[in-house]
Amino acid sequence: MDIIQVGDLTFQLDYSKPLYEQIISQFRFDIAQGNIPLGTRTLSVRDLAKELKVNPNTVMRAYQELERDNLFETRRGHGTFVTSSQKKVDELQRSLATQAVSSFVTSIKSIGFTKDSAITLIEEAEWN
Amino acid sequence: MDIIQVGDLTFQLDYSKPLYEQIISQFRFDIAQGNIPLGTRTLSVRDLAKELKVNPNTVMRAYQELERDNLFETRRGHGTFVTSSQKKVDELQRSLATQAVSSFVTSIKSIGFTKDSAITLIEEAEWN
DNA sequence: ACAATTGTATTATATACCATAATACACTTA
DNA sequence: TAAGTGTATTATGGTATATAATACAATTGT
Repeated sequence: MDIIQVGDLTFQLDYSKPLYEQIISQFRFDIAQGNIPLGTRTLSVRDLAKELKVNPNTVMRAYQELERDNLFETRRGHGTFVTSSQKKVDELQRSLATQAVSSFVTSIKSIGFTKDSAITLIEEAEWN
Repeated sequence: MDIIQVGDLTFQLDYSKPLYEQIISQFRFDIAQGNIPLGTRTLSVRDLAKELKVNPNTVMRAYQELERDNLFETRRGHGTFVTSSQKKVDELQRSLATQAVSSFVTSIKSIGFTKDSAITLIEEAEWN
């Protein structure tokens, strides 16, 4: 479990999931939390790759998916920027939440739990 | 999306996840629901593979993981049986639920949601 | 105009996982 | 002994992930 400080951001990379997915998640989280001001320019593909000790292609893949999600805006020769639109951030947050909920519902149902018992489980869960 | 009836059980296989995982899930679900009486003998590795149009190795992998989970008991030359212990079924159900909850909590937190808002989302979710 | 810095694309290589296929072995029962 | 169990092994192929090296395209600053 590697922990890497990059400016204001903290990246935690391991091999439990693809690296590019972890990079995506951590940007999403930091944007959703306001840890990265909207409109900020990100590190370049090459620079972030260097910091994270990861291949530039891996960072590029993450940036491209974040752009497809409308969280990033990129311009050749110019750089990559976090969107300036709070609305897009909200939209993405909602859609990711919906997805998380629906995958939870699927899996908890698939082991034979009812809605009420599932809610109880969440209420009892630790939330640090 | 292939739907295959095998005796009392219905298998739905697709390519969204590994086949062996889907076989495992569906056995877990049917055992948890009581769709398979405890102590029942399952189809042999070869026979289930034939029914599902899947390689015997794939079924064997599923059976082996289910045995590690204490849901299946196998005896060479004899066959594979669903555990007779309701306690083991309950234990596994609890542990799978814990895992589902914790992975939901992780992902919903990672997009910046609080516990209360997460519970609201679950309450509003469809549960068919 | 030019150099430096951006994002982007391509090709090759290595590894891991998933699935199939064919075959053989080990054990139990009828 | 034959038939039906689970189990193990080896080979092959496809896909996803990650790295590496290289080149191209667009923008900016000097």
